[in-house]
Amino acid sequence: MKTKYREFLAIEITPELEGKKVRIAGWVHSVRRVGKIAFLVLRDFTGTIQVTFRVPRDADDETKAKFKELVKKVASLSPESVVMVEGVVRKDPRAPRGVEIVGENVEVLSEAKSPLPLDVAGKVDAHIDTRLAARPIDLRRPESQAVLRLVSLAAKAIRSYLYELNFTEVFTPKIIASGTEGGAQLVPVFYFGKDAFLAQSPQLYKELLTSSLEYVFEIAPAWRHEESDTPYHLAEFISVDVEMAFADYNDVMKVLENVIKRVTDNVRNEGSTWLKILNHEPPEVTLPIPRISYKEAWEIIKSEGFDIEPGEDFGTPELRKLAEVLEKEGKTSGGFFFIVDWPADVRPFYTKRKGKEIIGGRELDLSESFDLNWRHLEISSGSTRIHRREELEKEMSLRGLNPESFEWYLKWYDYGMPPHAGWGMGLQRLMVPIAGIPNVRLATTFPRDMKRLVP
RNA sequence: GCCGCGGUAGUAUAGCCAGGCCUAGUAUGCGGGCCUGUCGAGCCCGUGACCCGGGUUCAAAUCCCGGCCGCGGCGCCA
Repeated sequence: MKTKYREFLAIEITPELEGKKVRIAGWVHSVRRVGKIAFLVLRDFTGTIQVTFRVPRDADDETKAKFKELVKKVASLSPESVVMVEGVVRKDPRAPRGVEIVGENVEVLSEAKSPLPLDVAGKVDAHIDTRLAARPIDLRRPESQAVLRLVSLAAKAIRSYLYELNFTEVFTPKIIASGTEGGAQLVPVFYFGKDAFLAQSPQLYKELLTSSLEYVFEIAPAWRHEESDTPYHLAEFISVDVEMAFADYNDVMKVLENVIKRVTDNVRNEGSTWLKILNHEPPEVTLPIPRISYKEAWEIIKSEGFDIEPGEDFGTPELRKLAEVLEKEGKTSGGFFFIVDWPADVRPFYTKRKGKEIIGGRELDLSESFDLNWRHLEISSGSTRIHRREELEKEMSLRGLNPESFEWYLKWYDYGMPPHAGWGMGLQRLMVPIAGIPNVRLATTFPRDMKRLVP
């Protein structure tokens, strides 16, 4: 798109434009001066283009003097300054992309101070802490930008698939009166003099919406004030939530595995430029993604020598080992696998029960629930939900929650709530295998964690 | 919250265990110089740092104590 400041983007400068006078704008990626020539590499969000400034050999003295000044001016530009450049496109095999712009004029729109907080041109790697502290500038680095590009492509793939299935994208309130689930710590806010909280999940609202829009999804932030200081936790993360009327957990697992498939395929197709920069290939996902029951998983973990009680949730070392065993036996799809039928006790109150089973010599109440893991990392979890009020109240009481404080939610179960099921997925966690990043913060524009509130 | 490791120029690192040879090395950056095709340009000159406080010692970047900060692991969770 042509704007006041530029007629072309860096990537659009091609040999076919030979001889055309163009105006472009962007950042000073680098300047190299070789004798009387100055090479300016200009960068925008599409890439880089070299602009060459030189004194023409066969020109009059006045022109020569003008260009001599220009070369000097270009050579003195500080890296990351914002400039607008005018010049003529020239096909030249000596130029990095076989084409360059012979510069005729430079206007500095914004001068960058020196030194920079980190090396944008990327000769010296910075630590993640340095990068996040200087995130606006870190994101100018192609590697950093590539990750956010892939996040965007992933979100696009999720949306397009769910729209195809007739899901409605919804937006639920993010300021709420009470917690939806036990456990996770809520982030308090002041709300017109009342105590309120930031939503830790759209769970209850998306469930209520299945009684009208039926198939709904949301991609939005969620907040958890947990004491979780790891590469996989954020105080504010992007949650992909799906909820479906007249469906059970097997139905929504199918939706989920197709979402994963669509994301990996779409990222591979449309994101090759960014994957190449990151030197990464997303996992090859074939459907169906293998399912393993909690019982089977528990038995594998137990047989690997872990001291674990029947009905206990799995810890990270246990999940690492389980994933290792399953991968060795080819029982994952590109590292993805489902663990289904969890003990009801370790799942939230709205999870539908499934009957009893003997595990490790103990009789346990199971539930119609699942986790989707990529190796040891929990990417998503979901379940068939309870759609009867009495059962919900019972489950709340069992978990020490007071049904009265959920009356605003429960009362609508008296007026025709369909059977439904759904899941929630951490978008940044999904990006760990998709973009090959070691830390979910890198898939976040400006991450919020226990220690970071700015930038 | 617990455990482990760490904090040296703008960035990334060497030095620390075995205190003195550190006037703290290197890369990159930055300032200047040479060079009319660089493309991680090259060469020359210059520039800039031991997290904070206390202690041990003739002597501390180095050893000890406390604090602050960071990274990783665990727990908890998406």
